Amino acid sequence: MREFYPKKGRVILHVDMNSFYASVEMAYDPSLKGKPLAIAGDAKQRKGIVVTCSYEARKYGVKAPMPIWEAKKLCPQLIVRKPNFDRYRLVSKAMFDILRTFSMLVEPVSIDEGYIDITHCHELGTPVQIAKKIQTKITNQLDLPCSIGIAPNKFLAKMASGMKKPLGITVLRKRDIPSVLWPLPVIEMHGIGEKTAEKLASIKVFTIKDLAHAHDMQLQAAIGIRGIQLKERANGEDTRKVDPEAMSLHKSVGNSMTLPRDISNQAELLGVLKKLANKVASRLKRKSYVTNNIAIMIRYNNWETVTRSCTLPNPVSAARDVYQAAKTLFIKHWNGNPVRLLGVTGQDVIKADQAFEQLDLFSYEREAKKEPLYDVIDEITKKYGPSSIKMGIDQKKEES
DNA sequence: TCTGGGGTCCTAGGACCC
DNA sequence: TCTGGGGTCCTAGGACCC
Repeated sequence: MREFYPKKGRVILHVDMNSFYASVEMAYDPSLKGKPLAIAGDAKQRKGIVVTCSYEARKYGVKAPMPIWEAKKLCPQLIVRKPNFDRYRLVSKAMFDILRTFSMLVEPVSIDEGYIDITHCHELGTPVQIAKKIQTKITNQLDLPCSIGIAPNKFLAKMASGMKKPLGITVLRKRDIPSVLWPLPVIEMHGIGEKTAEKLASIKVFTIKDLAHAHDMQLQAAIGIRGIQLKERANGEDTRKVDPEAMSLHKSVGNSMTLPRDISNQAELLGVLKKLANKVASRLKRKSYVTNNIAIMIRYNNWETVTRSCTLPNPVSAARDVYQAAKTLFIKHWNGNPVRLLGVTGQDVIKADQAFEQLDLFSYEREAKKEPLYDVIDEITKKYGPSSIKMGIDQKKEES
């Protein structure tokens, strides 16, 4: 086989950890290796959903997200372990550190997958050699399997990494598209789910080839403007860059919880809301974010789900302020029916220092006090009332 | 003893302004 | 004498992904 080594154009890898949570548990407890294993929450707390499962379990048809009882029906000898998210975060960090020993152009996409741009890594070998080195290093150091896709862009690399699992390395060149990509049903495409596939079927688009050749007008009528972009992807075109910063800047920070049982008591629900608000606030502060908008989510016991949000007069990160907004929304919009799930999210979050660049009239106080920015916001709000900062902006506008 | 929890992006409609 | 249209902000919901 000829090595894939273009003189021009990019070389992007997509690294995808195989059944990540289950594999981490197997690395920690080798007696689990080779057995059907599912990672799932506590069924008594109504969190009994398979989050990930080993390939041995998948042979029986077990997959995420499936209730444990259903998984056990398919595979009676299934071993079920609770998730250790802190452990997964640590291992994930170690995995990305390994990737960064090859190239600093690493973009994490989620806890268990990411892209690396190795266009300029000639000295490390050919792309396939580099992929093998990465796979070996991750296996040796972390005892974890991964699959790697090699392609000229992100979309093709992502599609390629999914083609051989576990422990595969797949090259997907532009010229391979008609034979490898196009025969696949359209739902196999990253970005196309059940609903979109149904809509595409209504205009006789069933395979990725159909999509690649579809008429723009028809496509747009069926699934909107996104259709044009998906068609480009189906033709192997994707100019998105590998951006190491992409994941570090959040747009929202939220926590939600399915309650152990349905609750109709307002005081009890507000207690849960407060805990969620505290979690959101502490995560915001840990990452030096402030939020301009608070949203709540209420899922009733009949599965009806509503979200309600409000934009705040000034950015906040204090638990008190997050809770106050969430509580107001909840009392206004809860219809009194039994609740299954509650959620609180800070939407439109920005870095605290950016919030202050926007409010630079307070920069002197900030300098003088040497305090974390969000504390200064809290304090000003406390002292002068919730709309003081907003008023500050408006005055500033009038002056200029 | 059905149906988790963390996100992102897109759309559509209404309010409001000019 | 009665009504256009663009732009922005905000909210709610849906689709999708891991």
